[in-house]
Amino acid sequence: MTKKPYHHGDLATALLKAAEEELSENGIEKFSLRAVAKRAGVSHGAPAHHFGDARGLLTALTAKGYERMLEIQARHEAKAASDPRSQLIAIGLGYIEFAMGNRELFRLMFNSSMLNREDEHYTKVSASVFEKLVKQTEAQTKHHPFENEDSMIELMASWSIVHGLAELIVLGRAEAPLKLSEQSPEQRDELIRAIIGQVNLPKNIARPYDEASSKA
Amino acid sequence: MTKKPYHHGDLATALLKAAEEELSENGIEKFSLRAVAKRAGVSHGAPAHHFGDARGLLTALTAKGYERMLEIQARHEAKAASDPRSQLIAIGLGYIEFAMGNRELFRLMFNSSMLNREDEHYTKVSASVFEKLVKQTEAQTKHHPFENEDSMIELMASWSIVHGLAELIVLGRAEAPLKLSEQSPEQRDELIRAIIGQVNLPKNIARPYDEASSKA
DNA sequence: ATTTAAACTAGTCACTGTCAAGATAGTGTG
DNA sequence: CACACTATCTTGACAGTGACTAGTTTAAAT
Repeated sequence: MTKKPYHHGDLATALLKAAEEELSENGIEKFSLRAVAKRAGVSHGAPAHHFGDARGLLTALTAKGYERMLEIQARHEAKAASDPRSQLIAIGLGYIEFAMGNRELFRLMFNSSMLNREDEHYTKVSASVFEKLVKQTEAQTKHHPFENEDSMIELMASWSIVHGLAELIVLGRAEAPLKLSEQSPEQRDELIRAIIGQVNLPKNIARPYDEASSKA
Repeated sequence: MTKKPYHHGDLATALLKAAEEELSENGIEKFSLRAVAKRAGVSHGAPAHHFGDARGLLTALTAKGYERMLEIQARHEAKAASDPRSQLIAIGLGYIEFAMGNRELFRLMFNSSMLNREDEHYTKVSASVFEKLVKQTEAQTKHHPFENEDSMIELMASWSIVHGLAELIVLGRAEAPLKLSEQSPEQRDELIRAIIGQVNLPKNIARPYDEASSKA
């Protein structure tokens, strides 16, 4: 995938590594192409040859992020029960675990306009993440979301609650309510599962605050 | 609230207005303090006197955003039925309506590290939005979220799905699935209501994909 | 009328991303 | 082996940025 450069050895991947380090240390707002070049030990003009401009480098980094997210989701899918609902929650957990472990990269991936969203590789890997959600929703609802509005509503509800919780955690808004930093990884996962499980809830699972329920 | 400046007349508010225009036209990534000053017709050093630095100006703008969000939420609350669930959905609709009408400002409010989150006014108004959610959740669950974990889980689920959907819409990720731009405002609201209504769903409301349900 | 201080301007600094021109060094062809 | 070729990388320049400082204008206070 990465061609061997002549001088440095493998500057392209070295730059990606340096960029990710800079990103997670300083955040996207203070991201500087020159600082990345410096960290990789090359001149400030070197990155242009491999990535064109800052946009190009950040887009490549973003694509790597989606690939990593896919891997984490796959791990969670493999560990979870095979019924559609468990699988749906599994990919949600993976999504959020990735976000927590790659805060600034997650912000870059979803919230930055400093990306070239026409980029072929980016388009492909980001579509893969969405495709996974489409497939699992289809398994859950027994309809294809793009051919059935109720199914699409379920899909968007799933995506929204997972993406929203990921954002709130990454932005630090969930710390006061949930005290995630004080919890063990297991407790943390259980809490997240409980929250994102509030959507797509089969009605035969008891919920705490329902008063006397009428019949179905 | 705004002191009358001597020379310009009211530069502080003029700068805020210019800043918001710049923001919505160019996005936060291309935001420039000098461009704001230029638009307001003053020298590039003028803003410093009123807002200190770029952070200060953006923080003030953000606070204004929260105030506007609160107003929109209040409008939706007034229009909605008085039961807790309707009120909860109403503030969610307001949250999302604000996001759609103020895309770049919404991104700034939640996703930027270019804010002074210690700022007094900012802290106050952003806490007000959260407080509204706490109160409505308490009404819904009959417990105070900070004293009852299940109630807090409901709160975070509500916030997550609303914030997540707002983000996905603002970022353009919801357009392909939902085609919001092709819908009338009424259809749009109905769709959003259907999505965020997937959370906090009383179990006596029939949902499309439940198979034969067991008893509660 | 004179002082005082707020409001604003203008110049400078270090830093940014991008571009163009040049230097360097592996690859391929004779 | 010699030589041209070309990708890689360096260097210097440019306009633009936010922040700082010194100085200017002008309203308010005395």
